[in-house]
Amino acid sequence: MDNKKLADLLFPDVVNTPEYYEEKYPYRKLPSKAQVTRMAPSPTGFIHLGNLYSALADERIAHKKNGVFYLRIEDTDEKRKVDGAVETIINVLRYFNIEFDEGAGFDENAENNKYGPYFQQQRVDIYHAYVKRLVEKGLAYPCFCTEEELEKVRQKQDAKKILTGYYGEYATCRNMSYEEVFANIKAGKEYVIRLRSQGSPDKEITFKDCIKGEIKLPENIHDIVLLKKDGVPTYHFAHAIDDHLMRTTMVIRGGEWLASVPIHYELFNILGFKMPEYGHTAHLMKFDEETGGKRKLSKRKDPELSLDYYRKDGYHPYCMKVYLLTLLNSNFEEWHEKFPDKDINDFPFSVDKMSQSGALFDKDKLHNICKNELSCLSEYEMYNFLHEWAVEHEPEKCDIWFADKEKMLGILRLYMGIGMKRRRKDFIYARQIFELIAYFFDMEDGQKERDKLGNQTIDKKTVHNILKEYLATYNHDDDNSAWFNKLKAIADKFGFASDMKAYKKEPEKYNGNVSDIAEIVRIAVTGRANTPDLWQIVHIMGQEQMTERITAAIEV
RNA sequence: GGCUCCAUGGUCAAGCGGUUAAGACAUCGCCCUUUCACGGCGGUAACACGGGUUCAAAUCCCGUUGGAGUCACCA
Repeated sequence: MDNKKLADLLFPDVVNTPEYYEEKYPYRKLPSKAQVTRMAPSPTGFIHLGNLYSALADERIAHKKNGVFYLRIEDTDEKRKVDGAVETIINVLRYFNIEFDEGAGFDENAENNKYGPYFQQQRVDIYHAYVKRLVEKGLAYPCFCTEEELEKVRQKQDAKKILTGYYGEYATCRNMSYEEVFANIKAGKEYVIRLRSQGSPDKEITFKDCIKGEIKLPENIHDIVLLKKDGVPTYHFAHAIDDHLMRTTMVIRGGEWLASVPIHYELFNILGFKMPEYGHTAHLMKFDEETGGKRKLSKRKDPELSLDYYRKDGYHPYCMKVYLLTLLNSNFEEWHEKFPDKDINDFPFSVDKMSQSGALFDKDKLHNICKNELSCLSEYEMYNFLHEWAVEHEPEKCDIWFADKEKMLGILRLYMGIGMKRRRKDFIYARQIFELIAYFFDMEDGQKERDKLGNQTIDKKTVHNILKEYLATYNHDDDNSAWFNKLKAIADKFGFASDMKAYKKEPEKYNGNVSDIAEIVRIAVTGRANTPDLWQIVHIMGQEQMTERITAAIEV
């Protein structure tokens, strides 16, 4: 059959040739080892930790050697599109300090937008030019099979226990004559364009994955769909065209794509493109309670792993980045500990240090990292971070919390251990921080704990007497040690050990020790068993508030 | 089911033919500490199983088992 004639019938409107595009998007002039990477999400508006994980890898690889990291939007599936998704993606990544060099979201005429458009919907002319060429060469053809017909074939193949799919003798539209095609089109039948696969079932391809190493896979034999019935390309075809024309050098993507490398291999091959390097990442996993095993993070089942979740609770983006980096490159953690003052972007990120199997997401580890990283901030950095978070996520309480700047700074200094020999590590994320210090602002806060006083080892009456004694002897002008000496005096009076060493020697001789006295006062004042130095707390909140709290505890 | 990848403590992981099998998180204990933390020291805890190859195997090969991914006009 006359392929040229067929191509013209199918694509009468194509004006530009592949050569035109090759020239329009020349090879990038970059330093010798620079890589061009990309993030290519579909605009569903949902980004989870896995996406960030992978985007961070791409970004590091590109920026490590002055390469390019760009954003392309894979909006070829109408059904999944969500409005505003692109803005969300850019904002979220920006929040985590990951910046693109070019791509979607940049001004169309900007210097760094030479390889656009970056929305696949806007690239259909390009795809068509290349498909037309393939049809001319007899490497692609129209297929009029309906979904029902395909489903029937699939069932038949299933029953015979042979490979399912559109290939070989099952590719019924493969050898349709021009006349038939013409008649079908004339009749208004819908069709897709399929690849005429040149692969052989008993040959295999070998390629080097830069994360997983050498991998052997069978050749592709499927006549996969290149253009869907609406003329929009499938992922596979768009990937080949876009990554070639945008001159991507390294494609880091999820392991779910590994199985389709043979398709991409054939596509790049028949198109005459050089393949980029591939790196297929292991997925972040989650422990599944139901099955008792690991599984891939899923959008459906794990809403708590969406990035919004971390934003809402106010995880500091820097901490998230550090955590992700420790997962991404096994030697990062060691490096970061060795050079705590170096910019984490100076870490020599390397693809081959990336993990082969999926890491279980570990919240304990994340929290530990948060504690450590947050303890390195200054009180002003912390103040700003908390303020920004509160404005957005707790607007009503924000005014109360930040009404008195000096008070807040004082609290932060105290809780962060600023001015002490060593920093404290109480802070994990914004919401947790405000829960920790809520008693400074909310009189009701901690009442539950106060109510419990006297229900444990020490009886209620004793507790109340201790608190009364505390109030009676309290002097707001006492310094820290004078104040503590009074606690000791109370201890002695009630048969508690004021000397820890003596207590340890003969614990049975006492009702308890100063630590117990301090705990009682601590809970009465703050509603918490764990807080920094009580004397300082009392001096931040003031005598009045303290008295009120203790009175409330006694009156229970 | 076919194809592919993976397999070291509870978790993340070093390891590249000879190691007392690192380290981090979690956990437990002790010490420091006038209270809470921080910190310091120490403990418990691992090479999935079975065959080879080798003087020597966590490391190389082959099976088994287990886990994961994928088999669309979704990406």
